[in-house]
Amino acid sequence: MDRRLTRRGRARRDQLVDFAARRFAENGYHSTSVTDIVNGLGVGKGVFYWYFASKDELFCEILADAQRSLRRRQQQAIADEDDPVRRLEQGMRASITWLGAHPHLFALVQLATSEERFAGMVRAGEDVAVADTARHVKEGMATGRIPGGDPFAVAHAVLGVTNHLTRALVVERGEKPDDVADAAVAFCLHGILARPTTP
Amino acid sequence: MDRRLTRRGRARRDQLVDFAARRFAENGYHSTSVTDIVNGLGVGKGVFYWYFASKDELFCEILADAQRSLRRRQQQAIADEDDPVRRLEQGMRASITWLGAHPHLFALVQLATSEERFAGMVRAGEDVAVADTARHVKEGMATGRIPGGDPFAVAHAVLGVTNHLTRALVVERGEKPDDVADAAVAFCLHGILARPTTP
DNA sequence: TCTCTCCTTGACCGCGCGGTCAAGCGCCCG
DNA sequence: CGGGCGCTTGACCGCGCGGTCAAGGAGAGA
Repeated sequence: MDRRLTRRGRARRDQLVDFAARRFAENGYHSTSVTDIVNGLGVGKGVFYWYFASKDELFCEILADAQRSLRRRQQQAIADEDDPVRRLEQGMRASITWLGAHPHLFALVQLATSEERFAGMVRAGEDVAVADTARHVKEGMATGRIPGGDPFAVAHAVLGVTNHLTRALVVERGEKPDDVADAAVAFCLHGILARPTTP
Repeated sequence: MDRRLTRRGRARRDQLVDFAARRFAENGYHSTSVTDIVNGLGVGKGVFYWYFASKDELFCEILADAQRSLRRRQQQAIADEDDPVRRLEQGMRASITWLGAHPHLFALVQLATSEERFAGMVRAGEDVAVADTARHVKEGMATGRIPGGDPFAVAHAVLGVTNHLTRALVVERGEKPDDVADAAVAFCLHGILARPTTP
């Protein structure tokens, strides 16, 4: 849906995107009807279909925006960092901070995973994140900092820790993102048995 | 729904449970209609409501069965193991094997997470698994095998690695459960940086 | 063979969904 | 101050959903 929008139009559109994103995250995709959204905003149904071709399209846009925003945050967090292990760490910290700051978008991604129409987008985004992480791991292996193994398996493990700890501790138990990031990084770098070498 | 069932009745019920579980896992909860299920089995709609009070109830039953089955597998895997670290490892291996052997039930649990009605059940099951794991971690800390930290955070991290690696590598990429279990265990015990001590 | 309970059928119901559209309002620019 | 385009309204549509039910078949026990 492409329209020439005035300032007012852009504001309305943003309002719809924002409100819908929160409703989707709270109630799920199917349980959030277009009628719910427009009623919640106190506008007529036509407004929705003036800005979006379908409920699907709106959801896709929200999802794509969220993925883009998270990735940008990760990229800028590791931009001026040479050491691959430090890049990996900064990437994790950036993810946890971002996901903790936008819990409804985090929930929305989880949601999209179980919706066949959107699962492909999520998986694509995940693959990008894994590829990024795997690059750091490979580099670390090349310089001998990291012992051998499958970089993709390691990258997926890192992703698993990051996502799960953020959801369980930051989102559900309200712990501070920085503390959780410390725990997540320590776990991924040193595992359960080793004591982190405190320089 | 409680009924006196003959052998024939029990067979029909099992057939419904099994077929529905696979459809749910493939197509999602909302996209799998009761009509789909009964048509897929070539029976009338009344058959469904003879055995189940509602679509909800059927889904709950499938989910609860899956959780019970997984937990039993975990318990029997660690039954005669004294060392807490080995218990933790055996629990991970049992989970990965079970999830890999029942990918549709794994998918179904993921599904249930994003469905407000069922999310509570999933979280309860997760809490049980985390509590189990955390007990091993605490014990390991008590005997000095594991350095200090938050046992719950560690347990959640282990769960994150187990679930994510199983999904990404076993289910989606078809890798062998045992190999993935090796990688998962190595990651959790030694992290990225340390080289596993091969005795 | 009769009978009773278990099982099955499929037309039917009401509802709420995503989506449409003719009509009209009001802001902005000329 | 007027015209037109951006925006809004809300009644309406067709559909497919979860769920119901009166009726009838079939198999086991008497």
